[in-house]
Amino acid sequence: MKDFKDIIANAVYDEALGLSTDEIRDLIEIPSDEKMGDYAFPCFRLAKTMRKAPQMIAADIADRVSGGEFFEKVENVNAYVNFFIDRAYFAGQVVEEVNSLGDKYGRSNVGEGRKVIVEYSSPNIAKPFHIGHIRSTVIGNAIYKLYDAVGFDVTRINHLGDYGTQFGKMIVAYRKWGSEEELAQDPIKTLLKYYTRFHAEAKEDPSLEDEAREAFVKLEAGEPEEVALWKKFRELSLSEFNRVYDMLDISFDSYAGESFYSDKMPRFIDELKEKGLLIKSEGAQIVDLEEWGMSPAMITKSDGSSLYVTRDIAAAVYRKEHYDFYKCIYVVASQQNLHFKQWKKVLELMGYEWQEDCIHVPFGLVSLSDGDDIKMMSTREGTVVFLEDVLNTAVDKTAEIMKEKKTDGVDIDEVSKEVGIGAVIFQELSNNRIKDYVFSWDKVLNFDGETGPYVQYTHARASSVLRNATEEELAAVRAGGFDYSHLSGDSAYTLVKLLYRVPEVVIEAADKYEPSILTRHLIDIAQSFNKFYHDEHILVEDRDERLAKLALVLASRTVIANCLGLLGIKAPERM
RNA sequence: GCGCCAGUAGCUCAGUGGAUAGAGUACUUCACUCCGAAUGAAGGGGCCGCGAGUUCGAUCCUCGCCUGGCGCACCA
Repeated sequence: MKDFKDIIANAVYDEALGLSTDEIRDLIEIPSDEKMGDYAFPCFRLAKTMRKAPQMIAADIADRVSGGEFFEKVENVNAYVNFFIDRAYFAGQVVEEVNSLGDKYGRSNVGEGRKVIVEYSSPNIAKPFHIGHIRSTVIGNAIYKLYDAVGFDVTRINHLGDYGTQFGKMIVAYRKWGSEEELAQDPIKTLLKYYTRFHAEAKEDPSLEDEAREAFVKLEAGEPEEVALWKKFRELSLSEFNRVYDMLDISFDSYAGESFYSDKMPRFIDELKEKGLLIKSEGAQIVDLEEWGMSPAMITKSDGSSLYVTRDIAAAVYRKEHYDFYKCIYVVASQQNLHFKQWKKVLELMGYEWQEDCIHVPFGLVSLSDGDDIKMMSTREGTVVFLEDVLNTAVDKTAEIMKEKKTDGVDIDEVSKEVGIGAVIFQELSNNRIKDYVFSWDKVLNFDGETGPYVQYTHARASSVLRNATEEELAAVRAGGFDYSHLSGDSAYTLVKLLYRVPEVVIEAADKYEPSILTRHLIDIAQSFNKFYHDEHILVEDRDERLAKLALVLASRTVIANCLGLLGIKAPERM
């Protein structure tokens, strides 16, 4: 398909302007108002070098390029040259491209098969999978799909939080108050109960904390009793997590979590010593980062056991050696910004230049509203909303709505899952990931307006229109070659332009690690489709017009399904 | 105290160094004999946190301040 910015840049180019075609291309904008054309070239920058009023430069350019074969009109307004592309030609190009590529439309190969790792979800074993975990899980999954779509070879890692002092606590708590039967019944909630009780009692009796640290030291030393308990907790938790991952249709290539690196750390502690980076301080070993305005990175505790940064260093080097990644993306909450800064600095000091390819992709906090108060969810205090409950409630609500709508011939069980869970995922991906938000049942269960169900509804509606076409017509639609001037009405044309931009939007979303860019574009497409649907009758008598319009409907449905897929959301044909 | 992030319509949020700052929601109306009303259309609603600076031009960049969130040594 033709790149219209290139066409315009080539047309505008003139030696006297003193700009290369690439520089011109970068200046080209899409006007805020469609009445001002499809593309615009602002001439403010040229005023200085050409010593001429920008309005006059724009007028000259407009005179020179008007009449080009791809333009309906080239117009000068103030300091802008506005380009109106030949609508029928443009629509034909776009619609036929989408319909011939099908589910490949939107994909590209800017990645050229290079290796990328995405680390996401990474819940803590033996703790509940709550609504706060959805962000890393869903954003990470979308980033994986985006990178895959633009041609990278992506490995998904669930860096399980399956190690650390918390397991010392859990072991101590289980020994004191635990029961096998209770644990088997509802593992996570039971473990949470023990964990919460541990913290309550530790407030009264601080010696429990020492006991927990001791238990972790034993675990790290490989004491069979501690290891056996830890393994039990890990297995029980994983099978629970997998239930949620199944609901979300998310999977991983590796579950190598923190424990995986437990025997890989001594090497780096030695290396830090050799490089003279390690300092003893109050019994612990640290890397001093004061010079860079950061608190020290703690490598070992005074009891000799390891810490977060230590394990992350081991993990990073292991991954570099094992996968030789081009980029390693960490989808982890913004609360850990400092940790990642410290960790990258330590890697840099160790001489690992590839630390620049390790990218922390942070996201904002989810908190809970407690009357007038807003507070963080706390596993310790037991104030959490379980993700599984949220998903199930969304599915139930969807099923209720579907029953009201009397949708006959639709598998409510199946589709309510696709729509309810899709709604939760969509909402998670619709705002900039850095924004904090307060969890609200009203919001997560609202299906009107800019929501997942709205986009899915649009997809179902387009599917429904296509069901009204005959097999023969659909074959003709796929073959193309109509008079696309039937698609030059304002609402059809707006839709065409949005479909055209999808591949570059996918690249931008991947480039910025920001799925919401695609989500927003998808909302625009859905709105635009619905407007087109209302403005124009599709199944008209005239065969050529009918087929041209069906071709646009098919292209729209394809694009919506592709984009939903990239976000990890299903696209049901009926709902 | 120091560091990082955020501040745009009543609420939830998009947005770009450039043309008249946009959606959704809420509220008031209108449109199903018609391809799916989980839809579309109309209306009002804005010192783009405050103050300086850079620029032909700043909601956007720089600095200062205010407000809120998060983080800052033996948790992860």
